[in-house]
Order: sequence, then structure tokens, then C-alpha cells
Amino acid sequence: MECNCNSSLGPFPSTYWSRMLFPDWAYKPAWSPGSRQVQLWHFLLELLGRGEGGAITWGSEWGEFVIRDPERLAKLWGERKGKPHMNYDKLSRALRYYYNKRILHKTKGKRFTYKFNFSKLILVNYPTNSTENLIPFLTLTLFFSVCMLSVDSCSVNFSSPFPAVQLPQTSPLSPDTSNPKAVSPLFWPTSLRN
DNA sequence: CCCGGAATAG
DNA sequence: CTATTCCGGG
Repeated sequence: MECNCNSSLGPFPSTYWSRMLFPDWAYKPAWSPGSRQVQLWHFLLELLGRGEGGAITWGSEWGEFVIRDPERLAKLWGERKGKPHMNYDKLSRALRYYYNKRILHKTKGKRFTYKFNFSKLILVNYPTNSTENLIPFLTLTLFFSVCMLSVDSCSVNFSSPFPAVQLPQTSPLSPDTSNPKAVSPLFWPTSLRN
């Protein structure tokens, strides 16, 4: 199967996608149900999606990004979190904590260059006590969001086997959770596997 | 620059 | 728990 985002689904207004870019589970760690503290990976994807000022941009490979202005990125991050003394040294330490969780890894040799692991990103942050079969939908949510916000023409080949899969019929803003099995768990792009 | 340990906060 | 802060080391 091929996904051509621009022709099949888009284009959509950016506000539309920014609202569905990160579902509720992305904002809060499982241990603090009430809080909605923004996490660093979330913030980065947000900037990457908006193409914010060139402080951070996508790299050549899938999921790879380059920090073009480290101190400015740190300043933006500090403003978001209310940490006026944030700098790249401290921000990069937070990025390094993602290595163990396999959310992120460094592309060695390339300065200021890191690479997302989107599948791990989902698995790590998905609340385990919730319904399992919602994962495919959330996968699609994150994948398509990143896909559509990051590149002009997004074309990805999906691997077989590929059972009958249909996208949710309702609006992504109010997903039909009563029919989560509309999307198969096998719906994983090859580029997201590892 | 990049790496992780250690202490600490929320 | 996720960072933040600080820092010795490569």
C-alpha cells in the first residue's frame, strides 16, 4: 500500500493538525493523571511540524532532525517550561536520557543531529492500562501527523501482509473509539519498524 | 561537541 | 516518572 498524504487526505489547515498531532496520552506520564506537562519530544515534533524559524529542521533520513540553532532552541524550550536559564548543554542532557528509552538516538559524526524512533515513541508513552486495540489508531495519528506536517510530498510504502484496513470513518478530532478495530495492528510502515 | 553519573525538583 | 542542574571526562 502506498500513502500519499497530499493527494489522499490533505491538505489540511495547520490548526487542524496541531490539535490532533498529540493525543492526551502524549502530554502526561502515566504516574500523574492530572498534569499536562509538555514533554521534550513533543515540543520538538511540534517545532519540526511548524517549520519554526529554522531553529530545528528535519534531516535527510526518516525521523532524523538537525538542530540548526542550539541556543535558540534551548531558549524556546526554556520559555515553554518556564526555565529561563535553559541552554543547549542541559537540553542535550535531556535528549540523552531518551537514548535508554530508545525514543531517540544520535547519528554519530553529524553535529547537532539526532534521530527519532517513532514506533518506540508510541510504545513507551502509551498507557498500558488502556484498551490495547487503540494503539493502531494512535499509531496512525502520530504517523500521519508527522508525515503531513514535515514534508511536502509524503509517500511511504507499507509492507505486506496487509489485511483489509480502513481509516476511521469519523473525524480524527473525535475518533470513533467504539470501533477501534477499523485499523489493524499490522498497519505498520516498514520505515517505522526496527 | 558529546557522554552519562549524581543530586535534585516537581 | 521526566527533566533540570552541575560536572568530570573523552
